[in-house]
Amino acid sequence: MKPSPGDPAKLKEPPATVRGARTRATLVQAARRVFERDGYVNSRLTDITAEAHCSIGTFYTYFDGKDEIFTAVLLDAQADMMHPGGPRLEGDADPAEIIRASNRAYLQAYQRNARLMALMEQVAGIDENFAALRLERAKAFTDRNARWIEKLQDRGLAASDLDPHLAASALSSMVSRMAYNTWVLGDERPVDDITEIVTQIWINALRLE
Amino acid sequence: MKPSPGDPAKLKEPPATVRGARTRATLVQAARRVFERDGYVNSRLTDITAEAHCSIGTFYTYFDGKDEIFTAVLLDAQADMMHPGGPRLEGDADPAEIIRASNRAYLQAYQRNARLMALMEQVAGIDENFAALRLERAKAFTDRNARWIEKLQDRGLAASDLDPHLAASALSSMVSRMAYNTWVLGDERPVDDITEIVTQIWINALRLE
Amino acid sequence: MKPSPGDPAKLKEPPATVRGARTRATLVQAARRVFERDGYVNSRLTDITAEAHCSIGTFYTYFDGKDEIFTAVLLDAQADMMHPGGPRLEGDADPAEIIRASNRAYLQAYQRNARLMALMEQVAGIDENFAALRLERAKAFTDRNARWIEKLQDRGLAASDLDPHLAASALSSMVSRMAYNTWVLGDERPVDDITEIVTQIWINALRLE
Amino acid sequence: MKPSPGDPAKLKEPPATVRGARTRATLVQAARRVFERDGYVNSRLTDITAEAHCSIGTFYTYFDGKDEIFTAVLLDAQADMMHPGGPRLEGDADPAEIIRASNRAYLQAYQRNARLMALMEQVAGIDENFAALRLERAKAFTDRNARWIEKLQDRGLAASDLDPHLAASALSSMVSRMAYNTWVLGDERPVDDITEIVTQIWINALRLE
DNA sequence: CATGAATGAGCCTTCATTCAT
DNA sequence: GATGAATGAAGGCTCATTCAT
Repeated sequence: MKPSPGDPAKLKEPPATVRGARTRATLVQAARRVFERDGYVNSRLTDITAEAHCSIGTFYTYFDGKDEIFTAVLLDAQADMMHPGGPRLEGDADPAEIIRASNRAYLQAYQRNARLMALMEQVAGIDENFAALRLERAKAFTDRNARWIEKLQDRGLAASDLDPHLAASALSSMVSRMAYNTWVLGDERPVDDITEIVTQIWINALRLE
Repeated sequence: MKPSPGDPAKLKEPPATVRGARTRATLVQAARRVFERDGYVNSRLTDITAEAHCSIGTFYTYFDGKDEIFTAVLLDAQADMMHPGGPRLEGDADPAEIIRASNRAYLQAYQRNARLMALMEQVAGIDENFAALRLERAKAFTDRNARWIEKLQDRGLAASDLDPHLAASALSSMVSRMAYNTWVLGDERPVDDITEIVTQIWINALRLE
Repeated sequence: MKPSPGDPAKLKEPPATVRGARTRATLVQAARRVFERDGYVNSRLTDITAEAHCSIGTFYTYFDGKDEIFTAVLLDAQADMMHPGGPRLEGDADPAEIIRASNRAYLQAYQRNARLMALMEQVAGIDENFAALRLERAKAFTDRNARWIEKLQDRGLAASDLDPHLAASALSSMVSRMAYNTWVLGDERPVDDITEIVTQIWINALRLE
Repeated sequence: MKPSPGDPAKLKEPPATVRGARTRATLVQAARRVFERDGYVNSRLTDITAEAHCSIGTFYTYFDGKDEIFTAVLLDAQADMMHPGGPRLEGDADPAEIIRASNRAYLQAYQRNARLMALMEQVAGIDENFAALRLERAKAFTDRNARWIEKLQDRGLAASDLDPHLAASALSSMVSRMAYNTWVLGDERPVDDITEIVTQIWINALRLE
């Protein structure tokens, strides 16, 4: 059985030498550039090796194929993609402000990594293993938001008739889809406008004071 | 220059004979089945002709390639995909009920055509011409909703501090993305739950009443 | 699971047109020439298509790979390889003469098809499916000889203390191995000398008379 | 011109240090295991170095390629392969018993080294230099038997109408081919049965008293 | 109109071999 | 002596596209 992409366990063992590690890193960076430029489907291994100024043989020293290196790109990009992660209740900050701040942080991160996000969506649409990976990550993100909403409800600050999980899921979907429309599909709109409208809807939806 | 897919104008002229029309229709139906089954990227022309029980030569009598027939599939499917189109203000019906009804209609239509919708997303992620087409359609849909929101605001039934266009865009994004998560990515949830939460958020967001 | 070579059932369906059948036949003949010239291991598909004056694409129209066409070569060559099949008791012919005649027939057939026989041995040494095929055919041949020996024993014409099956197996092995040494490994010796010695040993071994 | 494999003269000069000799020996043993496990054709140099727990660079310190190390394996294995070498007339022992004993010794040795024998046959079928080597060794073996038969004929103990060389060749072929069928091709039969039948045929063929 | 054989560019993948460290 | 990263020629296979029948 083919191992599922996205699983770090299946990567080839890391290079033994410093030089090897450098070459591998060069390949991953080159692959990210190529994937972002040409898309996953339209890129060839030779494009990646040309970008990395190495031979195709070298590629196979470190990766077993295109999905292997794509997984590596994803892993490598994780720290970068790590946006604030949604509203966090810090001290007694105004919930509305928390929402605004985290939406802004998310949208800015999305904008910075727009090509990568487009890539993830594309691959999720093609390879079901990556689709599962994508869904799993979205869930983790939504869960955090759901727990935060629940706390607000407990403290009487948010409408209690909303299912926290469904609400978090719907509102998170809204934000990510707006980001996708704007920076992937190219429906150009100022980041501030997007931030304001989604924040407003979050606030209204939860009926914050 | 390669003609843009999705543009009906560039399709080959329609078959002159009845038999030709039938063969062409058979091909389009076969293509839809194959695309929905295997995805756009993973399907080959020979899969389509095999499904249509005709030769590859016949395919080229009617279409110039894979994106040509995909355009034809999309055109052919439009009537089918045509959901009610969002809230419509009919007479003096309760706005909340209109929202609920049109969300339900949309979600049910999405569920019925889930494989096709997945396909459209996939192709939009691969071919920028289809991405443009996809965006354009979403816009038409959003515009209708925006006008409807505007009318509610004019009549004092909805919060007036929301930009009707941005609000319509955000709320429509939310609904379509929830549908995508549920029936394409496989995050199984009852259609009624989805309908309720998105309806609730629409209502709250607009501060109906 | 990979289908076993030598199994006619797994071949691609025969070409629908006369032209196709001709091309396929050309390929099989070309493949036989190439295999006999370069051996199975050292021949490449492009050698075969060059010899057949067609493209590599055409090859894949009719065969799935090298072992596929090798199976076809074997099938095609069967009639040719079909030697008399060992001693046949016809009427009241002298058993010694029957042995001599069938050994001569076998050795001459081997000599004519020496390159093909070498090929079969080579492939049997590499691919265990072909090894099984080879063993099976040898068995069929040996079985016939065993039955014939048994009849001689029943009629009191051959030594009765020999196990007919083992004797047939050993004596057949001797003949085929001598042929192999002579025409495959190149231990040049006149066919008549080989015929005489193996016939003599058959006769002595069975203690005819 | 490529030097002929099998020729000990062309091997790289032996390692100068003790450590070098050990490394080389480890490689040869590893190569034998790998060749016997995967066959000559299907084994790669990296398999051998992995088995020997050394690097590919080290391999090239001692050998020039696959056939080089195969030659070394053969040389290394000679002592091991050395079976009694066929009938030997010792004192006034009963010739029939000598035949039986040496056939048994040969067959047992073959059984013990079956994988190696299979390997030799395989390589002889692929590389003509090894084919020549193989034939040469068989000849040396056959020659000994021929001389022994000649002595029996001189002493009036064996049929004098048989050409001793051809007879030795045919009978030796029979024994080795039976061994091949049994332990290489997998036509399972008890070693005792094989010993008995080939011995019986030797005896009958030579018309020993 | 329908057919399907023929094509070959293009891509993936393997692995023997070299060489700087 | 030992290492293993780097190389790229070589070969396998796919599939969109053409065209003679």
